[in-house]
Amino acid sequence: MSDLFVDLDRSSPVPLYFQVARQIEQAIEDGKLPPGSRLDNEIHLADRLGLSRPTMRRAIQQLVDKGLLVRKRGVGTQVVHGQVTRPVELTSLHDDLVQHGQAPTTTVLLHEVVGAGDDIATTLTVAPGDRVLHTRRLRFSAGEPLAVLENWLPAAFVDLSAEALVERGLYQLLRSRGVGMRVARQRIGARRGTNEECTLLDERRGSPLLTMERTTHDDSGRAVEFGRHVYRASRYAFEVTLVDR
Amino acid sequence: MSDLFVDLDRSSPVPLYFQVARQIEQAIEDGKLPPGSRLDNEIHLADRLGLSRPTMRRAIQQLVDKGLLVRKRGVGTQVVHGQVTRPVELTSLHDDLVQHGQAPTTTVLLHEVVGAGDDIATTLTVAPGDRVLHTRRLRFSAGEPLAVLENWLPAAFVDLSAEALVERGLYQLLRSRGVGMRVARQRIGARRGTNEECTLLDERRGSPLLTMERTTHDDSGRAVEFGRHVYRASRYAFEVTLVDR
DNA sequence: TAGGTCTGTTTGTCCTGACATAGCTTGACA
DNA sequence: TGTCAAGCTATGTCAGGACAAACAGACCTA
Repeated sequence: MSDLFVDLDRSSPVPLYFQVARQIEQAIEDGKLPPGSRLDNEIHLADRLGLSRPTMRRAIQQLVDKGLLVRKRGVGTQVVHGQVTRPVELTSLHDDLVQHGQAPTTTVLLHEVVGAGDDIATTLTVAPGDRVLHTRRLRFSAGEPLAVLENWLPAAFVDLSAEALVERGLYQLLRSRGVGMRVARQRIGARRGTNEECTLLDERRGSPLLTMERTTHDDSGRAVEFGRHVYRASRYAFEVTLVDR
Repeated sequence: MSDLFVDLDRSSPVPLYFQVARQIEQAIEDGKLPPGSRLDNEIHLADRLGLSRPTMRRAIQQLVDKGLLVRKRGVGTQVVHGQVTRPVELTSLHDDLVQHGQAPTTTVLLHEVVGAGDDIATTLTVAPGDRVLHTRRLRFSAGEPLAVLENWLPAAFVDLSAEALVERGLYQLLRSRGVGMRVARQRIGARRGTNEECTLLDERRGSPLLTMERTTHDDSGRAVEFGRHVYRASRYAFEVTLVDR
């Protein structure tokens, strides 16, 4: 539609295509672009905003990748029907909770530097026996236990203190060290909790738990973290958006 | 590296960037580009293949999105370390199993046309009371029960026969009708199975099950399917690849 | 030796221009 | 009146060029 106001700041370090995408996304969230409504065609939009067509395309493509828009050649671009759920980004549980207005707290159950076993060495691509940091934490949200987080990190991070982990969450700590996390592979499953896990999580013995194994790689392709987490199924679920291109 | 052979067919309807991406991906799978190895820079690659830089960039970007490559400005493009796991695409369980060499079979437990209740009407964006197809199927793999699949489809598909569902899987059927599925939103959780579910799935009473709710939208943004599935946690898990850009 | 600075490399962003192709509409023709 | 073809519209693909910014390593200085 034409009542789509977009403010562009060409002196900002934020890329133009990103500024545009962000503001269209906002318009969708605010209901200014209701589900099913059609956007102007790329050419007109680009023209109206004083942008080139490739830049405009890139902004739109970003929202298509996010699952907010859908395009069909010869027809146009439309807003997807259905509720507004925000797709999972590459964040940690800590960041997730903070963003949803929660104030997560953490207890460190274990914090030790050990030699890497064969399996951990393989997934972290380090030599067996190399020093790795092994932590186990209990994460609370709204005063209730939510998950047991067990993580292994390669030698470069063995100096991370237990106190820091209580304060800031693993991903925030890594980011503040200049680690640029790019790719994460997750495997999500379920199983009955062990007696210890159920006790920690305040669940009845034998309760079903949601499990997640994750390996995260930085922008050099190196593994920076391997995690084995269990969540209370009664209080947590993963949301994923898949897009076909 | 320079021993990367790429055959281009400019008369093919397959886009050039896709041909390139596919062949680089193949080289990675074949081990010709081992984890951690660096690709030539975009300019040289584009030059060598007789392509423009944008086209070359697009091919590389596609693999970055898939989590196979990682790039860093001023440094270059590298192959991600770690095992080759295929990321989840927008497919159904049936397609997934077939692709892994399994021969899934299906039993239809329920197949009826009913009026949409309020919740189903909302998620499918149809009017309450509209006719929808409601099915419940038991999916086997390698002779063992694997999942109970409950689905609702809007009025346009109420004529899908139970026999067709046994033969071909839901997504294949939809595709053969010209439905272009684009976006799916999934919610993955866990819970204890009901007695009926455990009986169907040949699990002990009260076993933990993996649950998935999914709404799929076509290229017009309309919902074409809502599913509520439960999987045997002992025999199935979801794999997801997240990429940060 | 330790520190910062410069420089080359590589990706990131943005532009203009062109043609191809899929979907829909409209109109001509049988 | 029905059907097929032509044309219009919007997105898809591709080229080539320009400048900006981040990074790593060499170099130079204190």
